[in-house]
Amino acid sequence: MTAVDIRRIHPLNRREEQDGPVVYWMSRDQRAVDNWALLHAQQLALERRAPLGVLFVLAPSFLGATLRQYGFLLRGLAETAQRLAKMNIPLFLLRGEPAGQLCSFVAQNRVGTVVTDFDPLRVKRVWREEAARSCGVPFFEVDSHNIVPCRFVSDKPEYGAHTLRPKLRRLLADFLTEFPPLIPHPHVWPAPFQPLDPQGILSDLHLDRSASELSYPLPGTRAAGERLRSFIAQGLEEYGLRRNDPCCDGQSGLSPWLHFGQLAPQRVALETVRTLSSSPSSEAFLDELIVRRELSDNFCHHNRAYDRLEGFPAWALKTLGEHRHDRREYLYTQEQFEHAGTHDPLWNAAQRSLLLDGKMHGYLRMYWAKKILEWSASPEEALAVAIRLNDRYSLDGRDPNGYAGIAWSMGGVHDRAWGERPVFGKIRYMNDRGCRRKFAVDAYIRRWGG
DNA sequence: ATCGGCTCGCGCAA
DNA sequence: TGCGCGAAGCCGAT
Repeated sequence: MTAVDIRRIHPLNRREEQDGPVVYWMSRDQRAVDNWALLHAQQLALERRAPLGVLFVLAPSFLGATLRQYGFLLRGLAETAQRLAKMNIPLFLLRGEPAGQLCSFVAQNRVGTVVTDFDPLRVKRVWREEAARSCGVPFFEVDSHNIVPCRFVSDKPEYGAHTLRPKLRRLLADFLTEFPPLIPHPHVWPAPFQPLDPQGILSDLHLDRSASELSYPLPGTRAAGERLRSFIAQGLEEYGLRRNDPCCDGQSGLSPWLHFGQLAPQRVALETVRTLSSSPSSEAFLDELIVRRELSDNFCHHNRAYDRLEGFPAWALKTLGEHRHDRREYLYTQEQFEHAGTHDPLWNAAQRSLLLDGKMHGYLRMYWAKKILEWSASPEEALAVAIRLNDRYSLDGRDPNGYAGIAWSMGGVHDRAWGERPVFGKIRYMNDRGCRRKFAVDAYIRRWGG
């Protein structure tokens, strides 16, 4: 019997089965619990009576990640290593070019099989394909991030949430199941290994230190679980009412842990359904958690240009092109945006929340991105600025959610055309009057020191 | 306060 | 081929 649904598993090569330890190359899903890729690796190791190890390769630079994000990653990973050690599973942390490091590790330790997790970002795809080609052992990818596996739910770029939603719904009963436990691994890894020292690694890395570490949220699976419990106990019932008000803490706040895979989306969904199975609030939350998040993976997986203008739909490219030379009422450089130096106190407040808190409220993210489009010299420049700022300061930067959200705001991705106006063309417009109708804009500005 | 128009294209019914 | 409708809206008329 295999613990993991076969539809979650994607072979990345066709190598023959071999003896030797099984390695889980951990990348996106940095947790010891509720992790289908790790569970599948353990299953293979048990069948072969082989040791099981986890490998994490820290790339020297990753899409402009800063100390803020490396700190969250490494401190969370140290907790994951402790949890794994209790199960007789070592976690090895290597540094360097990931595919090369993995292949050396496989050769040195006579590894027989590699399992890895799923990530639709281009750089991860390149690493995975390179490793699967050159390591000389069977190589499996297990989608441990999506509740319904991304490759299985749809084989094309979905037009919008409304086309993906019914496909997810049909399959949810199959996939939204309880996780089996990881068990203490009976076959001990032959060589000694060292505990992970996040502070030492952080001091040693050549990092962009301009975005500092934050005192909150705390990294790691334990802190994620505490936030999940408090959100379900205190925030879920009111979620439908409060989620679009940036002045109150109405969103779940789970995205940093979800992004680093320290918390499984499937765990969040299971606990939500268990607590509040059908209400407008839980429906709205599950739609955000499942449909929109998995739509972002679908977008990045099927659209190689997810972070470039060419990734926008044809009607959006056409209309943005027609308004390329429209006069901009305000025009800012990346530095002005970065330092929250625009004329608009609401925009500046949103940017300051990103700088100081490492996050921005979901509703304001749309306004923030659309104004960057409105006040930049070109759509290309606007897209690059928004992605850079999000990737650099947000704890959930470099996530498919971020790329899809910005492409929605600036490029009509998963959206429709609306009334034509300067600069935007037919891209949906937003202004601060709309915000004022919805929440206490001035209170929000005061809170962020406007 | 509420309503319709703006505008594109998918997916389904016919 | 026609029709309903969509990830968060805006605007002007009533």
